[in-house]
Amino acid sequence: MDTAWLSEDEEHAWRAFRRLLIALPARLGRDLARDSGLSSADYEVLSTLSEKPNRRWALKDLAAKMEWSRSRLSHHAARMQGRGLIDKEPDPQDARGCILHLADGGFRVLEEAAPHHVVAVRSRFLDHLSSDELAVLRTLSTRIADLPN
Amino acid sequence: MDTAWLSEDEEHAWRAFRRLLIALPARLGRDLARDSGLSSADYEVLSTLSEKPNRRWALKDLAAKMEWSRSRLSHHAARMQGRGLIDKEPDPQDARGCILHLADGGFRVLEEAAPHHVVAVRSRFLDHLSSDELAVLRTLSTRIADLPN
DNA sequence: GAGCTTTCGATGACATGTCAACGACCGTAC
DNA sequence: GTACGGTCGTTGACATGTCATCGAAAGCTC
Repeated sequence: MDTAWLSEDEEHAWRAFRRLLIALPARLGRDLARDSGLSSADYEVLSTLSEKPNRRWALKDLAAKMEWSRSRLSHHAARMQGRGLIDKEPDPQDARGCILHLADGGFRVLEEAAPHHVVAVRSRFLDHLSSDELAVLRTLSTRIADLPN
Repeated sequence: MDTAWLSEDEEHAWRAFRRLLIALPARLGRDLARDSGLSSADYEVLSTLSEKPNRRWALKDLAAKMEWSRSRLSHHAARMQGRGLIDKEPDPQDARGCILHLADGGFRVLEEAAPHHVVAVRSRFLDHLSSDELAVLRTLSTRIADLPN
């Protein structure tokens, strides 16, 4: 029913890819939780924050960068603040705004987590792709992700 | 930080693919909700149920097929039953068990939803891939999804 | 067939995500 | 400078997913 109007090839490819779409994030998330006590969402927030030299982002900019809603980031940031991973500061440029800052605790957790995560990305994904496959996957992913929403 | 120990190529490919991993399910889910009032999870349950000639699966088997926990399916099935999409029947083979049955209402909703969903999968994904890319994606997805959990 | 272990689905507590609404503040136009 | 529409982050209600636990029933061993 699902794939009634797809060719054999399309149907098989779509089914296989859909399995990957479910399985890979689930496995990486489990690894992350086991190794570092972080969720994938936590990790993404911490690592994106760490990209800026001063480890600070305005909430709205961080939300845009990660393609999260401001509401989601607001909720999540409140929880991460409670765990001492990040701080919130008022935005001197805009009194409505809010600056998120990677706290020292969060930085240490991220430093601890990153190498394990890289190992996981390798062992569950990169190590099993040829460089040709990697190149194809990159161009194809970029093309499709860049389509209008 | 995230990708400190990946090569340039690996890092770019991984970033691009991760974007796809987030964006594609989100877009298809939005399309599905808009066109049919179903979540992706709803659609997966309905379409998997419809695969059996009698439209029935034991809860545990359906959960295994979809790689969901029994708990998750139990919760979700209760909600879908409330909406008239599926029925629950006692399992004659196993008094602990539970048979999920695609109700007429659910079947109609699925029949309505499926063509729209196929169009969405094409326009947001398949139409933008060459047959070579599709073949590469299929073998690569299968290989990685088949890795041990 | 009695006792022990496992499996099944349900349940409640909790974590997480979405959505609509809100007050506060910004920027612009007048 | 004030009125107005848009943007900011927060909030609460709700939907969904996870986890540990439970009672019931099945399967296994003897």
